[in-house]
Order: sequence, then structure tokens, then C-alpha cells
Amino acid sequence: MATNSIKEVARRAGVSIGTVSNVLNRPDLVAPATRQRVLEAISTLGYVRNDSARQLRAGHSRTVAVVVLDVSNPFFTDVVRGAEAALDDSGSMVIVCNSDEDPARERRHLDHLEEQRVRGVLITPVDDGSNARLDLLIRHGIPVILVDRGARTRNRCSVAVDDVLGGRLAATHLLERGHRRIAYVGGPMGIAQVADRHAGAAAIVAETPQAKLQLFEMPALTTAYGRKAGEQVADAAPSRRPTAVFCANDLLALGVLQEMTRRGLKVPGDIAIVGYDDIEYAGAAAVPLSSVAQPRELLGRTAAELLVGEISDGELHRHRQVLFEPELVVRESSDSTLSPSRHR
Amino acid sequence: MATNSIKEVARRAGVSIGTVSNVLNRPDLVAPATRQRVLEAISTLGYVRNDSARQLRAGHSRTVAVVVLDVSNPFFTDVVRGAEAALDDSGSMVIVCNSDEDPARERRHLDHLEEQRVRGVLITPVDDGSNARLDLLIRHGIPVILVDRGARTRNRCSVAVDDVLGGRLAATHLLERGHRRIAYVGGPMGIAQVADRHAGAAAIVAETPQAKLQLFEMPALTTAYGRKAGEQVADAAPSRRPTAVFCANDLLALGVLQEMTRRGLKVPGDIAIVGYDDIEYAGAAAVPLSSVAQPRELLGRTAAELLVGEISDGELHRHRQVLFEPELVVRESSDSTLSPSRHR
DNA sequence: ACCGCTTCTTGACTCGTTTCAACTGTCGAA
DNA sequence: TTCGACAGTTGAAACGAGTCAAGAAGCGGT
Repeated sequence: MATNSIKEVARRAGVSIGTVSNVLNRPDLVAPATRQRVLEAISTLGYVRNDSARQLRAGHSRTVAVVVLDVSNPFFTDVVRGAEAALDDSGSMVIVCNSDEDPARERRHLDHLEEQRVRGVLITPVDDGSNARLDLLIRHGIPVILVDRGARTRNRCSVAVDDVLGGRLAATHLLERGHRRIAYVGGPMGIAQVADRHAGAAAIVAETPQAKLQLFEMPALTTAYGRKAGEQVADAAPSRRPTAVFCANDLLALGVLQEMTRRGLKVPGDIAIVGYDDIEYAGAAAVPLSSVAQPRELLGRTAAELLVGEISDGELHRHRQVLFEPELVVRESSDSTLSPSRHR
Repeated sequence: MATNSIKEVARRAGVSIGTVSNVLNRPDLVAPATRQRVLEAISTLGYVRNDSARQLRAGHSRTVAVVVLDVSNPFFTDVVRGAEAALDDSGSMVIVCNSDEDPARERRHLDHLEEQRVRGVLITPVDDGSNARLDLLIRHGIPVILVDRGARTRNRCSVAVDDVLGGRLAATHLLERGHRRIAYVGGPMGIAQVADRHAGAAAIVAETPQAKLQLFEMPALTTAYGRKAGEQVADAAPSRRPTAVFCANDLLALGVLQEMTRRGLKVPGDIAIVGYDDIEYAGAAAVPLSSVAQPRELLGRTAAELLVGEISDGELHRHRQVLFEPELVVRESSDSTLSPSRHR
């Protein structure tokens, strides 16, 4: 029962295997009566197509893999959602692989995916070292779309969000509200996103006389380090203390918010806070958090569409680098104008 | 270059395909010199095994599927993590499928997985209607492990967490802190978890004289409905207002917390709050949230282990139903004793 | 020179599907 | 009566890897 092949079905229906295959793949080629008989045989036998055999014949599978840095990160789960939505009615299946920021795991996944001859890979690579492995994939004929990493080389498509612009948006907003001493709480500057967001903010701040952007570089982008950063900011002498904090992600921002609340500093009255990513809980925080939102689903959807394009274009495909614009969502945590008197 | 088979390798190395296969699968059978030659051929050709062909021959794949209700839900991502950890060194690969609570999507996934002859399926089914489909899978020889759903029928293994106990833990805790008027904020009672948690709490409350559990049934388990529930609770006449709220999940609890804060009610002073699930942000809320924690990774890990067991046991496998115990994590939101004077 | 033994190596066959050239009927037109 | 056209149907030949009975080669002993 577990192993019923097309051959069994053919025997049962009194036709050849070719006909069964036709019923399955080009039903209109088969006479209605025959088709009926075959379908009955299929259902009484409980026959289920064997995908391995199909793939072997076809030379490739119909699955698309999404390799993410962290399955539990809402950013990536939304990207996956978008990709799924785009591929839903193309007959392909999406499988999600979790590299967990571990190069070895990523490698293992890519090896396995190549053995599976997947149709294509959407990936946020762990580091630049992945590039050699990805080049190999591409040379072996498996299209690769980079997600949230601008492609340095031009031999692949990519989708990303403009982090520099995100930094500019946040800084512009805070400057408009009258803030002149602004803190940037970030993670390791080795992370491109962290550095880019800083660069954008710094560029805008530099254009404003008397405005200063003070950098706090934390070891990781977590709530705990957010609290620590909050301490450092709050400990500054009142006359030099930043009146606003822009954080590289929302977890840091929530940490900062907690610490301010703990110390009885009012948000946004004493300190305004802007986060980044607009995670689900940003709006649900004690003081709803302003945040730079990225079009996450769109990112996944577009990546998938680029992939479909690349597959169907074949040889004459031109790789594209798509860059999306983030949007600032202003909520209570930064929504007050600093009275001029508060300066200096 | 894209299509290199074992045959190419054999030609290149001047051996037969059988020998190449042996190098790949039982290297010790091959003389070192030959092995070396084959390995060189493999690397100069950039040969990559074709998994479809292997699977076709083997009769089944080496992947295990996890079908979850919602990829973005931390509960499930942790379950996936656990399963991955357990299967990491078994040579199997984990793929994640997202049913998104949609029976049709779930069906499509299961169909596809069966065609792929996956080694096994860990699934939290959308509803009881899935059972027929799952029975079919099992009859076709694919082991199914139910996650977070007690198995009604005995033809499959399952892992779950005791939600009734979770309700008891929360209620016991609140009663011990002196609360007698307790609210249960839940979602649709059609959801087994919601009903079970209520049942547990109700049972304990019923044992305590003068204690009352008031039910607030919201349409969904979201922060927004948490706020709404918070309004209802707070609007009660002070003499009848609950002094504690037990929520069916943390999102509801965060909503309640927000609403209380908005109205200037002190948590836990005026109202104590206990949530459920212990999501990442529970501890990071404005007032750190007490919550009933489930051993999520353990759930996934155990499910995977049951699967591995079932595969290796073969015919003589006895299905098991594993039930884990949740744990109450007490944090600030419920951590104060109600003074007796506050009663009535 | 032959035997028995071990150590490698071979290649035809198998897995289940798709494909496609070839075949069988049937019908209408010339 | 023969011919082509057409609609269905057939079955052998792939696809790539794993298996295993059988064979080859080497070696020591008699």
C-alpha cells in the first residue's frame, strides 16, 4: 500500500503507463472514458505520485528555499510570508532553512539544497565569506537572490532596504522636533545595517548647526544592552545629556525605554526614542514606540518574483538590484516638540 | 557543468560507477589509491550528488517536515529549533511548512510532503478535520507526530503541554497572593488551549471559599483585544472589580497592562496580571510580566526524538503520548500580596 | 602449477516517472 | 479501394545513484 507506482495503476486500469502519465500531466490528450478509468484506479489504489522520480526526470525540483539568519526573527518570518505569497500559485513549494547565523549550518544547508537541485535560493548570508559558496551555486545553475544584502558582485539579483535612508528619516524627524543632542545606540559597526543607519543619521545631523550625534556602540542588539545603553545615556550630566535616542533596532529601543521608565525619566518628555524595524511589540510597548518600518513582506515577495523572472528568462536574464525605502512610523515615544528653552 | 553524474566521475577516474558509489557511501571498501583518484575527479568536476536519484532508489527522503500554524509565532519557532537540534546529527534535514491556520494550505503541504516521501511529519494540525488526512499519511507509511495537540486516537505519537495544569498554576499563585476576585481573559473557547487553561483555573478557584473567577471571552488573542478586555475589567464598580487578571496568552496580558497603565491603575498594586506563553517580550514589558512558560524547545526536541524512535522501531513501535508540565515564572506584574482589607 | 583465500572492482539491473516516435483504429474524401 | 488526417494509445528509453552476485588480481602455502 505504501508503494504504489504508476505501473500498478496502469495494470489496474488496463492501460499503459504512458497513458496514466498523460492523465496526470496532459489530461486533455486522453479520451474521457479512459481518463475516468485511470482516475478510478488511482483513487482505489490510493496512488500518490513519487516526486523523486519526477525530479530525477525533470532534472530539478519545484521547491524554492529561503535561508534565513534566524527563524524566530519576525523580520525574516515576514520575508518568508511574502515569498510564499508570491510563489503560492506557481506550483512551487517554499522551504525554510535556518542558518542561525552559523556559517557551518549555512554551508550544510546549501550543500543539501544543491543536492536537492532546488529551483532557486533566497538567502541572507551569514557573512561575506558565503559569497564563494554562493558563486558555486550559481555556476552550478541554481539562481540565488540576496535578501537584505546589497549584491557587491553583479552576478546575482538582490533586494534590500535603504538603511542609510532609514537613518536619515529618523534623524530628520528628531531634528524637526527640536532635538540637538541625539544619541545613536547601535550594535557592532561591523554589521552593515548598523553602520548604514548610523551613517544616514550622521549625515543629516552634520548638516544642522549645533546638532551632535553621539555614538553608543553596544556588543549586541538586545533589550539587555538597550537597558545598559539607557544607563549610559541617563548618567550623562543633565546639561550634556542627549534629549533623544535613535536605536539601531527595536529591542535596543525597548531596553532604553525600560531604563528611562525605571529612573522616572519621561518618554518622550525628557527623552525621545526612535527604534528601527517596527516589530509587533513596538506599538504595544508601555509608551508606543516610534520606529522605522521596513517593507518586509514586500522584500520577500519581490525576491521571489525576481527568482521567477530569472528562471523564466534563462540565458538572457539581466540581474537587478532592488532597493526599497523604509518608512518612519511616528508614535508617542518621539511625538513631542522640544521647547527651545531645553537646549543647553 | 551543471549536470555531472556519477558516470562522468567514473569515466574521469577510470573506474566503474559502482566504485564511485562505494567511495561515496562505503569508502573503506575502496583501495586508498583508487579512492584518492575518485575524490580528485569529484572535486575537479565539481560533482554534486543528485538527491532525487538517491531518494528514488532508497524509497524515501531524508527530510523531516514540521508543519506549523504560524511561522511568525515564537512558540512554533522554538519548537522548530528543538526539532532541528534533535535531528541535527542524524543526517536528516528539517523543513518548515507554514499552514497559516488555513486548512487548504495545510492540505496542499501534506499532499506535497507525501509526494516527496518525507521521512516523517511533526504537525500542529489546523483542526480536527485534519485527522482523516493524517490517517491517510500514516496508512501510507509516513509517521506523524502531533505537536501541542493531545492525540485523540492512539495510532500516533504526540507531545503536548498540560494546559489545565498551567491554569491551575496561575490561579493557585493568585489565590496565594490573596486575590479573590479574578478575571480570566481568554479567546474563543473553541480553542482547546484557551478552554483548558480556563478549566484549570476555574477548578482551583472553585475550591476556595468566596473566590470567584470571572470570564471575559475575547474574539482573538491579540494586544488590541487585551486593551479592550482591560477596559471592561477596569470599568467594573470598584467594589466588584477584579484584583487580578489571568490571560490566556501574553499578548492579551500586554494589552491589559497597557490599558491599566493608561488609566493610572498600578500593576500589581491595583491589579495583578499573569500571562501565558512567556514570550520574549514578557520580561521586557514596562512592568515585567508574570507568565506561564511552556518548555517549547523541549516539545520540538521530544517530538523529533519520538519520530526517530518510530522510524527505527519499525513494526514493533508503540505510540506514546507525552505531556509536559508548564512552569509559572513570577515577575513584578503579580508579585505583591493583596492586603486583606482590600477584600470586598 | 594449483588451490584457497582475501581484497577490490565491475556492470547489469532497479527505483518511478516523463517523453516521444511509432503504432492502431476510424472516418471521410478522392 | 486507397489515402491521408486525426485521435488515442503504446512501450522503450532515458534520468542518476545504489546494490550485489560475480569476476579479477594478488598472495601464501603446498
